[in-house]
Parts: sequence; structure tokens; C-alpha cells
Amino acid sequence: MNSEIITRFAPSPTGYLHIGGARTALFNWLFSKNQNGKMLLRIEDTDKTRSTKEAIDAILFGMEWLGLNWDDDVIFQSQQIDRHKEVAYKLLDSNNAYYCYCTQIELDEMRKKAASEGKSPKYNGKWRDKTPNESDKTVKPVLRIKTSETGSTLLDDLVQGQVHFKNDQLDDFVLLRSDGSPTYMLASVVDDFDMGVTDIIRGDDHLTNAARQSQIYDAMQWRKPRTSHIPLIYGIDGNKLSKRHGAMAIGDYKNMGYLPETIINYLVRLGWSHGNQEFFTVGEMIDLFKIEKVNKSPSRLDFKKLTNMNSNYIKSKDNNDILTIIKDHHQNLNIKIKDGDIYNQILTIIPSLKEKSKTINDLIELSSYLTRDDDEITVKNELLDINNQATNKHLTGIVNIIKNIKNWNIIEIENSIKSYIDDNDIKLFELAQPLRIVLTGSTVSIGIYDIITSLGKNAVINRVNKYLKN
RNA sequence: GUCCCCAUCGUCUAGUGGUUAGGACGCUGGCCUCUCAAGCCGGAAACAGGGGUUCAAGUCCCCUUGGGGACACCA
Repeated sequence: MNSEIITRFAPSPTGYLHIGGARTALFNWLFSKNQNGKMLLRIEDTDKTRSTKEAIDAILFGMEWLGLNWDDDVIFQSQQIDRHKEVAYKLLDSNNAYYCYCTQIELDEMRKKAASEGKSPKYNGKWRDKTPNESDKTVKPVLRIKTSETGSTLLDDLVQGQVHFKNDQLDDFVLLRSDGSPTYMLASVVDDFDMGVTDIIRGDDHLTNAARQSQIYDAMQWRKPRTSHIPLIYGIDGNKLSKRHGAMAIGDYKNMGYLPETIINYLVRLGWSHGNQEFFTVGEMIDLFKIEKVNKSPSRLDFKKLTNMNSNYIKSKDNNDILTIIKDHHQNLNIKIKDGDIYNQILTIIPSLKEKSKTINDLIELSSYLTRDDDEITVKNELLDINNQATNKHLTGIVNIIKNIKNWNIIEIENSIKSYIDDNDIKLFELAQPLRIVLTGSTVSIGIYDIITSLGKNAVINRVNKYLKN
């Protein structure tokens, strides 16, 4: 008895892998892993004019980045066309399909008429029982399925529950286009069958397609796979995802500084939960995931929560892993590091960096005072509104103190600065803030002692002196 | 328009007839503080509306309203 679970993720390469597609892939992956099954990847590229190589690459890259590995080789639907046709002709031979000679104009009018009569704008079955005469044969026909006109189709969906459709609502959809190419409706059923798919997990925009496709299974007398139609994700405003709110390619999330584990963890909590638990390791997700627990209601994308989750993952990451991530991003951002020793300096401040960073971009920004040359630190006067004689006096004073520090370590540095402010009866803020701005070019940074320690004596003196000269 | 699905704080959600309706993000008051965060201690914030069923309803049923999806020679 072969009871292996096989799922598939079947994106069409007409756009990039967006966040909703990523979640569908994730649910497929978790479902199959949970049951020691397989997840296959099928690229639905039957629409040759809209499919692109770039989109395929983006999908594969996105899945790899997220760690959603698929089993076996990638299947390209376009390579199975002969098989799709074969099934179509079997359907024709068994009187479950027929040629339709309607023109596009004819179909448009048919739909307009149905709409004006308050009926569903489906194909009216004009050619179901007709044989074409000579004049009809000037148009190239499509092959349509002959759906049952009576009875009803029951869908027993793992997420949606039992859903009934009256068969008279189902239209005779197209199997083969007039150029002989198979449609998605046909191709995906044939491929799912041939691939031995036991469970289809896809967006609930396919729910009615499931009822329609079930006609093909019945006509072929094929065993139907179980289905799970998961709700879609919307933007924060409740509308369909668009460029405006994050339907960007999954790679864009990488560029925005999100960790793949953040994305995975955030997505799994959209529509699925395990009590009040917010954070899951991948292993926990696999163990706990049950498709039946997925909600039926759609959810919205919330970047605030995503960002919060990311900051938590950054904090929990190993220092050396963070360093590796910083290095990768420097490469991506084309930030040139002249001296390899800078990474040793960065490593020392990673504990502080992690505490203040919500994204990888924050890590980069907060450590940029180390990756930039002394000359590249510019102090805008509006930043230094405490720019006055007293400030300059203290900056001069502190340079002299720093020059005399013998053991360059954070304790020594902190003690020296503290005694300076005590001696001069000023608040730490009055010295630390100007110093911060002069040393980093920013009003926001990690702790001032960390800055000074990591920068090294020469750089500190150079940067302060450079400022004082101007 | 027809059919299908959905409905707990602003958002993600817990809840499976008896709960002070819980958590997380966000918002907010305070503490801490060299900046910004973080952290710690508090706070406001929800069962869409109306009918049933029941001793008892966020939980079950019906209607209304409001969202969403499908209705292509796209996938």
C-alpha cells in the first residue's frame, strides 16, 4: 500500500513570487513535511506569451532563500503538452467533450445577454449537441468539456469544509484552445494526476475551479486528490495586494533587510495558529502544522508586526551569523571594505547593534561609522545645534583626555570620560551627543563608549580634530 | 447580476454552550537612560446588527449588513 503524501506548489511564471504565493508554498511544504511526504514544484508555463525566464528564476530563488526545498526535479507544464492533448482527445472520444465553433464576438454577446437577463454569464452550451455545417468550419474550434447539467458536485475541502455546487452552474469550459494548446483547467488536472498528487493546497480563488475540474476527474474516472483552499492575504488597507503594499517579489523583502526565518514565521501565523504561541522554529512548525487548523477568513499584511518579529530574530541570532549577514549585505549594496580588520571591529559591537536593529539595513546603518573613512563623516551644522563655544571647548578637552588613555578598553575609556564631566561639572549628554555626531555623523548611534572603543584612538582624534578645524 | 466563501480589540489571533473574552504587534502613561531603540511596570481597545434554539450563546440556526472570490481560447 502506497500512502505517501504528495503535494505540489504550482506557480505560474507570469509574475514574481509574491508574499501570498510564498505562504501557499510554505503551507504545502509544512503539510508534506509533517506527514513525511513530498512537495513537488511545477511551473505552470502554458501561457507562452506571458511566461518569462526572469520570473522562473525569481520563483526558484525565492523558494531557496526561504528554505522551502522541493522534491525531485522541477516540472515544466509546457513539456507535458502532448499528454494533455491525449487526455483531451480521450474526453472527446468518450463523448465528454465537444468542439465549439463560436467566435469571440458571439461569446461576448452571449455573456452580455445573460447578464442583462440576470443569469450567470457562462457559456450556454450552444455546440453541445450540434454538428458543424460548412460555413461554421471557417472558424477554428475550441474543445469544450461537456459538464453534467443535473445533480451537484460536493467538495470536501480540508479548509473550507463541505461546499456544494449545483452542476447547472458549471459551464462547459475550454480544454483545448483553437490553436490546439491545452488550457490551465485541463493541464493542471492531468499533471496532478500524473504526478500522483494526493493533496492540493492552493489559494481559495481556485475554489470554484475545483468544482469545475472535478468534472474532468469524473469523466476520466480518476481518483480525486484532497483539496485545501486557503484564504488569500490582503494589504493593510484590506484590498488585494498590489505593488503599493507588498506584493513585491520575495527578493524585495530580502533587500529591505528581513531575515528568511522572519518571513516564514510571520507567514505561518497568518491564518494558522497554535494557541498563543507567536514564535516557532521550523522544526516546531513542521511538527505542529495541521491544515485543518487553517482559518477560512482572509488576513492582512502588517509590516509593523513583521518588523517587530524581525528585530526579535536579529536579537536571537549568533554574533558570527550576524557578521556573515552584514558581509553579504555589504556585497549586495556594493559597499567596499578596504581593510578586512574592520570586520573584527564590527564583531565587537554586534551585541550592541543587535539590540537596536529592526532590520539588516539597521545593522548596516548603525555600523557605517566604521565602514566609512574619517573624511566621509560629515557633520551638518543643523545636526549639531549645540554647536557653540562650550561644546568646542569640551571636544578639545576630551581629545586631550583620549590622547592620554594608555589601555584602550571600554572601562578605561568610560572612566576617563566620566571623570572629565565630573571635573567640568557638565552632564554626560552635553558631551556625548556632540561627540556622537562628530564621530558618526548622526544623532543616533549605539552607546558612545562602544563607538569610541571600536573606532580606535586615531580615528577618534582625527574625526574630532577635523571637525574643530572647520 | 449569478454562485461560493468569510465576519472576536486598528492588525494577526486564542476561544469549540457556562471565561473578569486571553495573547502578540501597534497605540498610550510611567520607570530606566549619553541619543535612538530595547527592557521593566501600567492603560485604552473587540464578539457587525437583528431574530431564534437553550436554564445558559462570541460559540448552534435563520435573516440583514459589510468584506472577499469565481463566472476568459489567464493561470
